[in-house]
Amino acid sequence: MKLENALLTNKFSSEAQKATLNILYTAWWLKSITSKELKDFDLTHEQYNVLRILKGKYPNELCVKDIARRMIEKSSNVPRIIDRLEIKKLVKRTVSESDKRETLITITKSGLSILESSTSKLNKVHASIQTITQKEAEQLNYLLEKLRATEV
Amino acid sequence: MKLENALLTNKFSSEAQKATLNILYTAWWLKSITSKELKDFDLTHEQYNVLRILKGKYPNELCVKDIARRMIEKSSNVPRIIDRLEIKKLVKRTVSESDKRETLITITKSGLSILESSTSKLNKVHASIQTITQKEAEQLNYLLEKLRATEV
DNA sequence: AATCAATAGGTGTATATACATATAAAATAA
DNA sequence: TTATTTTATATGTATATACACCTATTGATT
Repeated sequence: MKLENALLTNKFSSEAQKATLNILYTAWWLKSITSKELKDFDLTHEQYNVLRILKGKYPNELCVKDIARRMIEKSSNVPRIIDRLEIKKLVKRTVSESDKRETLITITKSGLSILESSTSKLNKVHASIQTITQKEAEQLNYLLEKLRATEV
Repeated sequence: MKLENALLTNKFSSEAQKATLNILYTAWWLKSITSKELKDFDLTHEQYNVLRILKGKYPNELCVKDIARRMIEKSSNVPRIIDRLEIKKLVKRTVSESDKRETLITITKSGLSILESSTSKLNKVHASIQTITQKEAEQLNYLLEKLRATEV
């Protein structure tokens, strides 16, 4: 869908400004599709993100700040997200022996299992709505990274 | 910055999946820059979005659902965002005469004024971090809209 | 006209963001 | 060693998202 129709306006001050809004809208669009699927697994987008990060290092543990560094949204409140995951027994907290300030997080068997089935469902959904070629995806990645060149 | 460095991983299952994460991360990056500037005006990203929408139709009023339809994030809780703006006297609520279910929202002089100064500040910041050409912005818009072709 | 369904907006709840602050532990300086 | 600073995490608060539900009003159906 054209951005004009998604936002019911065609008042864009420039192509670059339109691109900004287009990125924000597309991010919302992607998130809403993902969240809808994750609901069946009683997971939020962010809880899923944390589980994926933990699986990436499994069977190693990760401390809270190392998870935070890998989050898509850097201002995520990781301890609180871990709270919810811990209640559902999808992760486990232990205090680090070497540095007692650190909390080490491990994904549980149950966490791995729910991550596997939810990822499989998400992959199917993403494949079914896939419209861009690999070359286009590469170009998109190039443009987004160029856009962020002035990292703050 | 490369996505690999932003997320401290290089485990992407495909260019398309990487593009998805790249869009989400770029959206967060853009929002955080904008929000930081808007803080000086005691505005959130979403409050600013509502003010812009209202200005687009000024001096006409807009009802809540027409604002909601124009929001970037469609699941925004518009009545609540208007609550905060109303407290700050940046917008005004009136009940529609023709349909008493509808609440009509108008931006106030004060709202227009704060919108003008904040927009001017944002434009400056955006110009200072601008790294892509108009042609690249067009291409980005094309790719994002192609990505969303399967609108749900 | 009376009833029922649809619509608009408001409100409630769980979770998240964004950011400030608190607390405990570790690292550094005096 | 003691005091100070830094670091890691947790917690508090305001606002937002996501979604369910409530109420008033309108429109449609009988």
